[in-house]
Amino acid sequence: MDKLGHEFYPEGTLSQPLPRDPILEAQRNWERHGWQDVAEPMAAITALMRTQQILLQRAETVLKPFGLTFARYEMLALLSFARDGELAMNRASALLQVHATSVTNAVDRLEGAGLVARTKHPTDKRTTLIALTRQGRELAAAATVELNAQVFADSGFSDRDISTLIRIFSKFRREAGDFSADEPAPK
Amino acid sequence: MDKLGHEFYPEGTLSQPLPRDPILEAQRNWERHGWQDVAEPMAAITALMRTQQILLQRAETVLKPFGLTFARYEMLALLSFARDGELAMNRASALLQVHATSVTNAVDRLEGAGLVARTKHPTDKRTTLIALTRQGRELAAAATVELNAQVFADSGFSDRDISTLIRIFSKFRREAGDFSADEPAPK
DNA sequence: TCCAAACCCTTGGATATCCAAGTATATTTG
DNA sequence: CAAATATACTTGGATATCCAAGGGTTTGGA
Repeated sequence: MDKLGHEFYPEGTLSQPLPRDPILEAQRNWERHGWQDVAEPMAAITALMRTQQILLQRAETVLKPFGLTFARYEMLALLSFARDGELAMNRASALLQVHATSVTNAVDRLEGAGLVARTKHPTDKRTTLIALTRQGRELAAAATVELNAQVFADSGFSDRDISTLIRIFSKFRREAGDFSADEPAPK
Repeated sequence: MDKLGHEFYPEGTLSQPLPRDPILEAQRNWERHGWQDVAEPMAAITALMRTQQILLQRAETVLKPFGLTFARYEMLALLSFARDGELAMNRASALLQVHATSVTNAVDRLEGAGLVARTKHPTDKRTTLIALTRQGRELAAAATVELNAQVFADSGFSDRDISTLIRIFSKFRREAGDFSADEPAPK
């Protein structure tokens, strides 16, 4: 579609690079309109959202050949680390930080693909357990290898920036109520 | 719904804080499985995605009383800074970094709400211009006041961290091909 | 004990995003 | 100048997310 673009900028079907950073322009606009005090937070949050979009698209591109989306991959990865490869759906919802309906949706599709199986909880009839099938475990392992190699190994962030991001987001998420434990002091 | 939760952790219908950080646990799992070299990038990217989700939900909560979503708000804000309050749809697509179909979708709804109007481009018949209505301009201004006060003014990041995030994401996005200009050297 | 409240999962509805493909218009090229 | 290519927007299809509401199960207080 694009004359250039795909070879150089493989993130989606968007056009060539813009001559200016649109988020920096938005920041300047905020400052000009008298909102100096929030111009930088606005820019940081907007840039975060755009960065998330780019990274998500990279992951989806890698996972597509496996027939997986990032949401489904996250579910498989979570299960692959669970004791007995089994997890209650409400537990998955809490750990993945998504709505229960999103878990239902993902499990429906994964089950349809033969990658997970639903089981009844032995004592609590309300609860449904999810377990990886052998096929699901193998696919998760293969997909992880590719994600590691194609997305995480060359993330676009320096090692130093990665440590910084982990620190900043960890603090943010704790204050937002995601979790309550204290982090182990960095060595 | 939750016994506790909403007053203290207003981000969605998720349950109480977890005792442990699930992303840190994932990082430990990666390390245990021999992927030490990508465990930190994985954790940083996963945390970024979760942080984006939290911030997006905060923005949506603030915008809901205005009948706006974040995507529609971004379109209104962009138009409010455009020369003559008018912008070609393909330009909006480039500046907002979303697919043309997403712009069509947003403009359909904004037009239905009387907030923007489509106009024909004077010379290029392929192109459609979008313009704010008076109502749209007023709503954008009011929504911005609330977003500034309720999301950006107390973002959950320190001033220092905000500067750091802007720097890291700016570099990342430039290298990802979002834009090509050099940043003005920080004063 | 027993009934209201809480919890677990699912269904249905709304929105946003992307991709593929189609229509119309402009530009480029032979 | 005409044909091929590129661009602009829309439509249709797929997926993910959330919320609201409903049915079944468990828990806890009167």
